[in-house]
Amino acid sequence: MILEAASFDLSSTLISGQCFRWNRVEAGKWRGIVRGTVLSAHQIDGLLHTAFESPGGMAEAGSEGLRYYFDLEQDYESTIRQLKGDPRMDSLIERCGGLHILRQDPFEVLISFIISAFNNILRIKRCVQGVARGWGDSIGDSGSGEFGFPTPTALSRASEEALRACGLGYRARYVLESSACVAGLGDAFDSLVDLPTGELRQELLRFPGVGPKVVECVLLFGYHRLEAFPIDVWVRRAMCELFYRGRETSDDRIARRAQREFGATAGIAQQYLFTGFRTGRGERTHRRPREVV
DNA sequence: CTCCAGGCATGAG
DNA sequence: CTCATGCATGGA
Repeated sequence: MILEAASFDLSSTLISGQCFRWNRVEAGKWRGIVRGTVLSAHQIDGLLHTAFESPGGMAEAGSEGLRYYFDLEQDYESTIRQLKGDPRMDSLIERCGGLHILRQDPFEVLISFIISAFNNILRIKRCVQGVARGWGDSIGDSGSGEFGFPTPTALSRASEEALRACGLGYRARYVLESSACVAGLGDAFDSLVDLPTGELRQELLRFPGVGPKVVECVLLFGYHRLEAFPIDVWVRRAMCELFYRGRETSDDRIARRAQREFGATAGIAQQYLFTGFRTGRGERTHRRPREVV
């Protein structure tokens, strides 16, 4: 299936640390697990080429489902126009301009970002894959070797020991308890999408392992609340360098500054900051982590 | 060896 | 309320 996606950039989207189940198979070609199916994708100029390697789930949503998942309908251009007034953002826009915020499953995002705490992206991906392999449904007939992300109920039946064996460490307990909470909520969990962002944030903060940083990630990547602004070490560095002359600044101030500078789509700007500094300018102080598998 | 990673929960003051 | 500390794991 071929989609028009002129101002979209597949690779910068998939390496931007918002999803953990996509891997590069060769230059510019990607393979990911999305909503219980295997999806391969590559981009040639403005055309996004996709193919489902398994039936069911997302494959039946057709091109509309894909346009939704890759968020091709959102008007990123207007956000970029707004940011371009600020010379500090120009080089970032040039590098990350086609980066979109994917429409991912809220429960998968919740668990993935609980795992992300005090962790690095390479290990997060391994952990999430282990969780899928252990408690998710096998995709396809038998031997595809790929697994969808588990349901809340399935994951809540894991043992803490088995989760630790996936490399989760002390986060195993949080994953287990949060899964049980979601499973216990049942349909009420699905109804959370109807809440305004402030109330949704309060609800999500009740889950074990979810604090001020993780909750913003879940809002942004799981519920597509584009005003959410996760502040991690990279975004903190970026904001301090660009807006505070390199001086250390509290997350509280940074958050308010971000809302003032970037407004209702601060989360998009945040991804530019994160990706730009993590995969480029951070090399001054850190070697760039080798991209996975 | 040390330092770091998309932080959080907990306890002390 | 704010602040300090422990926490599992593996790559660089």
